[in-house]
Amino acid sequence: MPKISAQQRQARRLQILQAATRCFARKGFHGASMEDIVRESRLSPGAIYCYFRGKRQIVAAIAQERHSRESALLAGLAASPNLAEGLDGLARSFFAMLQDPGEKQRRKVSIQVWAESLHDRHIRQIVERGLRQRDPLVRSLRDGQRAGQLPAGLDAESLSRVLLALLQGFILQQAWEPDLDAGGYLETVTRLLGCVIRKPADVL
Amino acid sequence: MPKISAQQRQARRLQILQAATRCFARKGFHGASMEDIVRESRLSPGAIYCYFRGKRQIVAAIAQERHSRESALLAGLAASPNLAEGLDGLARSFFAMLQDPGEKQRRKVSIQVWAESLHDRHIRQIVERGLRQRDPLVRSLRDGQRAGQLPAGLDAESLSRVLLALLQGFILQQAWEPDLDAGGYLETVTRLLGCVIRKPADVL
Amino acid sequence: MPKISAQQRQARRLQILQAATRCFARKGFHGASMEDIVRESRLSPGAIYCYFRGKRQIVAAIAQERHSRESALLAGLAASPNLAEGLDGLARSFFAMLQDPGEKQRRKVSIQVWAESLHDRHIRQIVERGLRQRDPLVRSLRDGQRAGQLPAGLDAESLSRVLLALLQGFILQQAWEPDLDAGGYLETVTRLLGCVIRKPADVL
Amino acid sequence: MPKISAQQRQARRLQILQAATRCFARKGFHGASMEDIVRESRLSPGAIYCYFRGKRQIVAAIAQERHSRESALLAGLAASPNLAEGLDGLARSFFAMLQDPGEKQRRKVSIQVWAESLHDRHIRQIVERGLRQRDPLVRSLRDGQRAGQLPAGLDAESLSRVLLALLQGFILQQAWEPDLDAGGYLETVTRLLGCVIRKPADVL
DNA sequence: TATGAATGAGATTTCATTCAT
DNA sequence: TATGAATGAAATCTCATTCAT
Repeated sequence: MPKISAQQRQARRLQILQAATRCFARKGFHGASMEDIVRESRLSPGAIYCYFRGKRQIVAAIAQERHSRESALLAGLAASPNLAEGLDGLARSFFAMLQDPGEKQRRKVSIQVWAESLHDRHIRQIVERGLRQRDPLVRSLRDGQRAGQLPAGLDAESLSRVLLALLQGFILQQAWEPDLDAGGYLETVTRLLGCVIRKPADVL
Repeated sequence: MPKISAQQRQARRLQILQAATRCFARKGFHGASMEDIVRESRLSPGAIYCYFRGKRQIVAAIAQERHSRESALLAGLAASPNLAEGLDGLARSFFAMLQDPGEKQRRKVSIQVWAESLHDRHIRQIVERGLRQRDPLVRSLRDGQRAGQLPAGLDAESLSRVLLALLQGFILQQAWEPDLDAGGYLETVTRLLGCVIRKPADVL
Repeated sequence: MPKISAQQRQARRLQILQAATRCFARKGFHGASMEDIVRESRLSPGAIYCYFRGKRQIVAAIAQERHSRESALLAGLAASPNLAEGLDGLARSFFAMLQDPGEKQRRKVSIQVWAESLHDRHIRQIVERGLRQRDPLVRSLRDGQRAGQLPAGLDAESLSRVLLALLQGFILQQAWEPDLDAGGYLETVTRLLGCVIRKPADVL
Repeated sequence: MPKISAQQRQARRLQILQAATRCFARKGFHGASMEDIVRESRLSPGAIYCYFRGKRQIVAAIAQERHSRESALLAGLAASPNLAEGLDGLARSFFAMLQDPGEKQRRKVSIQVWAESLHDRHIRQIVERGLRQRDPLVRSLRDGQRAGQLPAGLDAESLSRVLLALLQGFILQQAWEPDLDAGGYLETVTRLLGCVIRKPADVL
């Protein structure tokens, strides 16, 4: 018989995660102290420890949330019936992401998750789970090859890595230069990929 | 009047930076303590402070060295007389990098530099200086367009970002999966770019 | 106007004290947290504060209960019409104590009360009240001397301390070694005291 | 090549342990904070952690030192050629202990070690090592029995416990009442034991 | 220059207690 | 009375840095 509802509890959790995200974006995982998060969340130290075992758990929760979101982008590409449409979908997701006001901060946090994953086991596992989203993408590309939408000579594995790199590189560059020309980037990517991807219509 | 020669001094500096790189690769900038670096370098705390103002300066020196190296890759591409050859040069540099035994650690450090640059002014400046290496690349691409090696419709700015992203994404993925198929990646990238880049011979 | 009967209130108090005793025996006064006691008592923090001002009051209440029990042992010795019988009574009380299933835990708590009394005023007062039970014992011993049951040369004050020490030392040793030979200990004590205590019959 | 000699290091260690002993005697293991010890030792927090891993290690070191001292008392009794002389030796050690100005505090600490040993594994081991000093005492008593200095009917094991209890009880009572009549206590104990112990001369 | 013991600000976390419900 | 989420003071410990030698 909890005093607060599961919904309220979830809201508090979110409140903490959002405050932490702001702090981490501003100062980094290590530069931001628990006290910073306490201040930013307008809670007390104790309250935060009611929701998270410690700072690492907060970082992990944020890493989780980050990679869920990014996996979703790739998953969308993989789930699409044909590659050309999938890329369009990716484009749309991209722009949706750009319009989200909090996304700027979250991108910074993503990059820190990458760095942290290199020496923190727990974070590493979370990131690896995200990376496994590349598998369905590879399968999807192979399907595309069989359907003649993609040249048979291309290595699907490597192509999936290229696509992922294009996403990762963009996240990185936009963190440094928030005003970069996202539309141009996307168009260029589309054009490059257009050389190798044939629309279903073209195949017929 | 230095008690030791400039050469000796330089050697000590390098000894510290190499020890620090190993520590940072293993535990991250924040996870590695000065004590770790002291132990790894087989020096004393005081000695290290004779060569660096503090931990941040060590991080900065390493960031500097990192970005010098990465800029060199891009610079090579930019400096090349024609794009196709430049890409080949990039490929060769890539493999040279892979063969360097210490590079595995350094790649991890690079990613941490990216993360650190998001909230550390000093590191940020170093990274930005590195990013400016994209400018000659853009000019080089525009030259290529004028020479007809590249379709006029392509946005050189965006293409340069794509090339950079392909480099960054590769560094990241290789940090997570050291045994990924670098050759396949490079081939796929070459093939994609081959669609838009015409060799000088073809132009004639 | 209490909402629950005095009887119910007393029962709740006991429930808390018993839970606290278990916790304290297991982890010590300081190692056991209020949360431990809350869990063990199956109540809520708030509920406990309805019955006790705070943790210190719980400790004090337990100390009180402890010293009441131990004083009773000495008091029994003092109250006895002659020393020999009194010692027999003490023996019986000893064994009664040993059979009590919860006593093992309580002995541990007693020792912690001793430690706590050394720097906590409140606990100290409780312990001192218990120590005053030695006074009637001294009087009883002096009566025994006058009655010829005890050599006149013995210092009653010191003998009372010896008797108390034998009790305290036993509690301590049994806390460390629960299976020590209590019967043997008692017999040896009796034999030693037998040298100086004459039974009334012998006096006549 | 340490900057300070082993002797200086030992001195610092002692400085910390003495400061800690004063704090612990005053406020108890848990009531005394590291800050208290820092202040009392006139060192810095960091300096203390150069010598001890943490507070528990300080407590353990003090427990060790305590039990070494107490074991020595028993060991002296055991090592003595005959029991009567051994008891005299114990008496002398007792008084030596009483004259030591710092001993008052240390006795308080001993009692806290007893309490702590009931739930701290490490401290428990230290105390148990101390308790094993009873073994040589038992052997010594059995030797005494064979030599006719002690009645054969007495249980040496139990008698050793009685002797230990007399020591423990005295420590406890003197912690509460520093001015108790130690001489009287000792005389009474000697008299009681005199009933069962025959001097070698008497045996002849 | 080099040493390494020492510094002390500051970080994370705990937990006795409170109070709105 | 009872609940339990929340409080916040305080505790332990770390670690970048300093400075007497």
